[in-house]
Amino acid sequence: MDKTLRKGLQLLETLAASNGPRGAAELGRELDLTRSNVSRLLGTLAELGFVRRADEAGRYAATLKAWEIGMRIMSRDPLRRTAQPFLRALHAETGLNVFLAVLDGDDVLYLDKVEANTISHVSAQPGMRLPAFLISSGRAMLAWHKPEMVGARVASHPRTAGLDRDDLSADLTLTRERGWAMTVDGSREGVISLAVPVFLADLPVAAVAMSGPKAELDQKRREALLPALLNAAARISEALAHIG
Amino acid sequence: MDKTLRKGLQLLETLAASNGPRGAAELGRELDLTRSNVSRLLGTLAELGFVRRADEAGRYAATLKAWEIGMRIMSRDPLRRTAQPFLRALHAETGLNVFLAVLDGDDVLYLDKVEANTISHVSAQPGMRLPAFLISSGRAMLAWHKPEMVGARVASHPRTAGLDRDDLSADLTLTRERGWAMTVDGSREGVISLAVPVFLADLPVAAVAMSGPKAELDQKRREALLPALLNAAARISEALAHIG
DNA sequence: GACTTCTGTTGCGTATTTTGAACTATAGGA
DNA sequence: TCCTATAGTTCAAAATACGCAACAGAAGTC
Repeated sequence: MDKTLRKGLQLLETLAASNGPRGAAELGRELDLTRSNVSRLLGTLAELGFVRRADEAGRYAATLKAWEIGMRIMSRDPLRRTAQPFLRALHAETGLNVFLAVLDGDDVLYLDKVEANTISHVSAQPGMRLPAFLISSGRAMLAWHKPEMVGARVASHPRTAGLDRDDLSADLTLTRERGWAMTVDGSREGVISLAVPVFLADLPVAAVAMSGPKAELDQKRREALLPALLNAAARISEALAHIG
Repeated sequence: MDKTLRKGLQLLETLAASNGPRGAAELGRELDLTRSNVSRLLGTLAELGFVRRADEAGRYAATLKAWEIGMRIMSRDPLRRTAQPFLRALHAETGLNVFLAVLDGDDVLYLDKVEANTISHVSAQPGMRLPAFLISSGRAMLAWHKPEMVGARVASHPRTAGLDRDDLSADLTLTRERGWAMTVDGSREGVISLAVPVFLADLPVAAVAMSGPKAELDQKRREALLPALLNAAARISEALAHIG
C-alpha cells in the first residue's frame, strides 16, 4: 500500500510537470489532498532535496535531483548504450536528425536524439512522449504487432482526430511489407519522418527514426537515404542480440 | 517526517546507483531496513512504475520513469535553456567539447554538454558529479567565492590527494586575477580544460568549460580560443540578467 | 485604509497506516 | 538430499501520518 510514498511521488511528478512554482493549496486541490498533508509532504521532499522553496510565500519547485537520479539510470540503459554509436553514424552519414524511441503503452517515448548543432528547434526531445500513431517511430513498432492488438489501441485512444482506422490499418500493413514507416507532417508541420524498428528476439523493442524538412526530402532523396537507416536498425538489432 | 516517503526515495536512489537488479534482502542490509519493509516498498514503487521486477527471482531494477520526470524538470531549467544556444555557438566556433556546470556542495554537477558527434568518450556527462577542486569548472566558480569558505571546503573534503591547500589557493587567486581557470589532467589524463564563470547578480552561479587533448591545446591555441569562451560566458551572464 | 479571503504552517488527538516477526514457499548450492 | 539463502504474505501491535482547527501572514477588494 504505502500511501505516503504514493502521494509524495505523485506530488513530485505534478511539480515536475508544472510550469512554475506552486503552492500547497493549489496542489492539494489538484491531487485531492488537504493543505496540511501537502505542506508536510513538500517539507520532507524539500529535506530530501527533491524540491525547494522558490518563494518566500511558500511555493515550491522541483530541483534537479530527480533529473540527476534519472540520468544515472539512463546512463546504464542497455538499449541506448548499444544504439548510440549507430545513431551517431547515421546522423553523420545523412545529416538528418536521428531519434531512438520505444513504445510505452499508447505512446512513443523518445530515448535519444542526435541532431545538428545548429539551432534547430526539433519538436521531439529525449524524455518526451507522443501518441504512437502520429509519428513514424510509433507506426514502425506497431506495424510488427498483432493487428488485433493494434486495433484495440486505435479504438481506445481518444486522439485519432482526422485519422481513419482503416487508413491507419492500411498504412501499417504497407509499413510492414516494405520494412519502414513514413509520416508527413506527423510530429510537426513540414517535416517528413522515416522510421525502422529494432528487434530483439523477433519483437520490435525500439525504433530508429530520422527526420528533415519536407522540401529537402523528396522521393529521390528518401530512396537514397533509406539504406543507411535500414542498415543502422539492423546493426543495432544485431548488437542487442549479442548483449542479451 | 514522512518516513515512508523517505525510505521509498532512498530505495529508488540506491537502485538508480546500482549496476544490476537487486533483491530485497540485499537492499535492506544496505539501507538498514527489514526485508519485509523493502519488499513492500518495492511493490509500491513497481505499482507506480518507478521500478520493475527484473528477475523471476524477485530482483528489481529502476525503470526510466524517474528519467522521464527528471527530463521534464530539466527541460524547463532556465539556466540551461538560456545557455544552450551559446554553448552550441562556442562549440561550432572552437570544435572543442563544451560544458555547462553548476556548483552543488563540494561537487560540480554537469548540466549540459555539446560535443563532436564522433565517438569520443568524454569522461564528463550531464548528470555527473565530480569534486569541484579537480576540474576547471569547479575552480572557476570557487575562485569567486570568499577565500575562507573555500578554505573550509578544502579542509573538509577528503579527496585532496596530491593537492596542496596552498597550491590550490594560489591557483584560485591566479584564476580570479586572469578571469579564467585551467586544469591539466583534471578530469581525465591527457586533457586540458578551460573554464569561465557565469554570473547572476555578481554571484558565480555556473561555469562554461571547454576541453580538448593536451597535444592539441598548446599555449598559442589556448590564447586563440580564450576570447570565444570569455565571450560566451559573458553573453550567458547577460542573458540571465535579462531573464531574472 | 479596513475588510475579506485567500495563503502556508503547526499542534494535537485520533485512527489509519506502517511495521517487524513469524510463517510459507521457492530456489540455488554443497 | 539437506541446508541456507531468497521473496512474499499475514497479523497484531504500535508508531505514524492524518485532518481539523487555530494562527499568522499575504493579496486582493471594496
